[in-house]
Amino acid sequence: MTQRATLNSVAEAAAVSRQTVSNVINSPEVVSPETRERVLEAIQRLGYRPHTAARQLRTTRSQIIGLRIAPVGNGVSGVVLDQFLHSLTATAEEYEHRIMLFTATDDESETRAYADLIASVGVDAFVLTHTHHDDLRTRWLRERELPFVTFGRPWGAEQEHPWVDVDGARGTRLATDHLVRQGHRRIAFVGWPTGSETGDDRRAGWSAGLAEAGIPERREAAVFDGVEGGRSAAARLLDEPLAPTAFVCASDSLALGVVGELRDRGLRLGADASVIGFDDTPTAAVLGLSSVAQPIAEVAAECVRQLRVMLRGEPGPASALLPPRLVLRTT
Amino acid sequence: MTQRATLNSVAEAAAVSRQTVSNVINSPEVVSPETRERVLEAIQRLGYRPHTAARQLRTTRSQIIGLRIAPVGNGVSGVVLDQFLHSLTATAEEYEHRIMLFTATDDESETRAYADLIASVGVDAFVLTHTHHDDLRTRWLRERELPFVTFGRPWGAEQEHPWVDVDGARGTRLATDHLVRQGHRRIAFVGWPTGSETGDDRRAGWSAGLAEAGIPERREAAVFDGVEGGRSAAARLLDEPLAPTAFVCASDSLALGVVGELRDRGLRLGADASVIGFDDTPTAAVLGLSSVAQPIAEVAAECVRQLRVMLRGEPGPASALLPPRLVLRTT
DNA sequence: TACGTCGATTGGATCGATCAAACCAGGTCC
DNA sequence: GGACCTGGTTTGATCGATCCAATCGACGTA
Repeated sequence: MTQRATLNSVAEAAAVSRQTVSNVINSPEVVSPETRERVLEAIQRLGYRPHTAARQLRTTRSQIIGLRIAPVGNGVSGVVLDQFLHSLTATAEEYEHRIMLFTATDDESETRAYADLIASVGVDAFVLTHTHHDDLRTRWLRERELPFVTFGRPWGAEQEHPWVDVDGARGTRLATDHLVRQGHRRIAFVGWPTGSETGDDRRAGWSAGLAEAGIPERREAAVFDGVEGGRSAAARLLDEPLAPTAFVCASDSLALGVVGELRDRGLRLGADASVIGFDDTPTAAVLGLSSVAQPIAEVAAECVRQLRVMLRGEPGPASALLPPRLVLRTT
Repeated sequence: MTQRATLNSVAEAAAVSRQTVSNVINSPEVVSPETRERVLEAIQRLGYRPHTAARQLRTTRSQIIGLRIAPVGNGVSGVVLDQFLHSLTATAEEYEHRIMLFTATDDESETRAYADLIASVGVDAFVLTHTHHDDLRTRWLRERELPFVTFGRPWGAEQEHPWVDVDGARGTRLATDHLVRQGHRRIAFVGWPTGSETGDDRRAGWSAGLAEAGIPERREAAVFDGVEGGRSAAARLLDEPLAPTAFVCASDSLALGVVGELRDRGLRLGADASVIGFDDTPTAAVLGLSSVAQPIAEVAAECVRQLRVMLRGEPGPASALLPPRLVLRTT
């Protein structure tokens, strides 16, 4: 460990030029098998690892992917992003890419952070989360033709760019279908006020499920995310004549509120009423709540795949809408 | 944006040599005020940002801090690390440092990752979490005299190194004292089996609190972490004669289990029994559970401070044991 | 006048890699 | 025999910064 192994020291050890060593690493096919073998042996023996900073200086490629880490929201669904972070790091590592974190307070400061990271660190690409209507960030990145993927669809539709997302409607549809199969007919939806793209999407799946089952009624409540919201929504719905027997919720937080209200009224989960949440958070898991799980590892893998396609300079890769799955816990 | 601004282009624009520009950035005091002003203006105008890879190549300093991102555990306390991650990134940014993530499956693979990151990326320092008895990683890093801090004390005590931690005993002590002031006398502790350093520490605070209050009995249960564990622990304790009226728990998961069991027995939280968890997770927040909160932002800031001291080459900085605070929710 | 000092600035070498072009057998083709 | 490939390898220049030694002009001093 006395001295770092460099291309030169390896070259000397293998009695070839540094360029040949470089070739062994970057385009092995141009090197004759015998020398290649000898060089590889030297690399092994000296424990040589290419120095990314030096490489970057010449190639202008850092192999670094930037990701903004969002402040931990008050909800319990923050874990989803945490899982995403882990999966993304793991997948990126398989391809010798690294994840670098940064913070930002809003869209505009985030674009400033992009500029900074590109100029100073030379970040190759970005992964964005929390896409929303009229997203400043995607516009900014597109204008500069910088590679990026979003975890979340380009909701405005005026923007075209590679993305990966989970089919929320399909998730609530799965939940609704399951409840229908269990014999439920009065299935309510507890969601957010219209206007939130993700929320509207999730509502659509429930609505379509009921339509398919030939159920005309639409019992629903729109509240802000949180346990209290879920609780009051449930209270309102349960007070109506012919109260619902099942609840499909747009989030685990809402579902927790519903469960709380049910419990307070002496209704047993599973026996008297069913509740299905969204995101399959650890909280849902520990409380035995059924929930729709997003395939986070697959989302991360797909993000990395798309970035790699773009970094190779190939045309815009196909975006992906992945199916969630239903995790059943209470019977 | 046609061409990247470099030291040379700035130098040309300001009609000085590149070294002078470099001096303006790195040791402004050696440059005369007039030229400094002129150079700063040129930097501003061209939007120059030093290229870290080039700098690193010469200085062998990358300004990058490595952090292993742990797979999301099954518990709800994973968020604590998530918060830590955010705070760490934010604090590091203030000092022009960056956080780079990596994964590892165990101590040994983590040390391999260190070696890799140092050789290829040239990471300056590491932040470790989840320290434990006989920690391979800290030994490995110390042997090579690499800068690092741990979030967590060096439990074995055979190891000496900079660390930051939260005083768990003080946290449970706060909780216990609060319950005593509320008039409780039968205060149980729900924790983990002995042998877990963190767990033993948290138990100690509770025990000391009771001693101070002159309460001899030690009602307690040791179970594995999780809601089920908390529930069964509560059941056992409540079945004994003279059941406890309050519970201090080693984690929010355990506390949630206790709350569940209380509810099942028709006992009202606050009125009939009090429960205090640990970690102040969002789950605790949404369910209205009191909990001991770790000062995560301060921990992160202290980690960065210590690393900076070490990177300046100064002798080992003083480690810090930070006090948690009690977050009261149910009355 | 010559010389040493000192603050401010400059020029060349260097970090470790890749790029681009040159080089060098040995063989093919007319 | 000379021109032309071709696969394998080497050499010199370069990316953008910092290190280090040298230079320069102004000034005080013998």
